[in-house]
Amino acid sequence: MNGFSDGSSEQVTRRPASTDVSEGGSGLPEQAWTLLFELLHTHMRNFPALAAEFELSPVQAHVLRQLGEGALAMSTLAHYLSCDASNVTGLVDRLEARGLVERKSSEQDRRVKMLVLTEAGAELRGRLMARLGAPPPLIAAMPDEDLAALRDIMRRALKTQ
Amino acid sequence: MNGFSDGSSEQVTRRPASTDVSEGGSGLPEQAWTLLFELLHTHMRNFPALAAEFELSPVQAHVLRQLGEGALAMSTLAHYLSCDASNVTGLVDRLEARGLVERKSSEQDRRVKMLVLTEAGAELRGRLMARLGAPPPLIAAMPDEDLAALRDIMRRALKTQ
DNA sequence: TATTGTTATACTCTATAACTATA
DNA sequence: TATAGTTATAGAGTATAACAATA
Repeated sequence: MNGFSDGSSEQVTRRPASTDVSEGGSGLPEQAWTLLFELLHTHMRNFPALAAEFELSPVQAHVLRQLGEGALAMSTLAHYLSCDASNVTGLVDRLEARGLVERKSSEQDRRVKMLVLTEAGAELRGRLMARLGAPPPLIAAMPDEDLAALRDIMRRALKTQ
Repeated sequence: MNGFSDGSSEQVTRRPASTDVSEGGSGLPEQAWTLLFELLHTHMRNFPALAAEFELSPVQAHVLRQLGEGALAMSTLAHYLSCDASNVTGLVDRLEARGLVERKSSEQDRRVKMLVLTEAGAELRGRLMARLGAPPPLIAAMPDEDLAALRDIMRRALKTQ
């Protein structure tokens, strides 16, 4: 019993062992989400290896992703990463030691340290983002009709969020 | 320059700072993927907190997810997690200490140890899977028409994979 | 007083290398 | 010899608590 197959006895295609959130969820949202869930966890599983292509840990990859739009206070980064501020110190220490980011004291509030990418950091981030943006096989193999529909659906969903 | 905005000057709606993989990617797959990417990374960001609801680390949550379908050799689990076998020892030590899983020596090959969920482990896994299967707000808010289309598209994609 | 970032500490996750017990 | 799992070790990610500098 996994507490998730209730309320439906419709037959379900068995997917690889990775998931058994059965597709027979009660409603339409559950059905759609269960299928997306599959794609999503495949991506999560591959993310460390993807980051490693750039000699980054998964968290370091997230940091570089966040650091695209100009300077960011360390506390803001901690909030984005949903982690304690004390972690950001060590995280930034290591990225700074590699010459990818720099700490700059804010002039408005001298407690605050702003993070900016170095040139090397920006270059690496560019390659990382391009890699992240490359559609995985499952997406690349979709017919144009489905891709256009998917794009339009996701546009609407993200807009009304 | 992030190496990703090339080849298109169509106007793009700015989303929250979390991503700047611009939506104007060259082709349909890039456009669709970029939008899915947004949803996906929100989920990844929330995953540790979600696991913590059950007093599990993210990896422990993945282990419980994998351990649904009967016994699993430790080496198989290491493969699923894409990590070294030595990690699985400690990982399983902690889950076993909490009474969630058990090691059982295989009778065919006495080198192999099979992992099985205890009753408590299965119960916890059930609640975890139900939680994971609950559609996030962005999905829950979609109109039925979009949900049905999304479900059908993802069914086709996962089937032809 | 409150906030930003750091340090100290402890635990988990991760990889590598050396070891054991089986095969 | 090769494989499954363990142990030892080291580095990175995480949280909590105590602290310095600044507001």
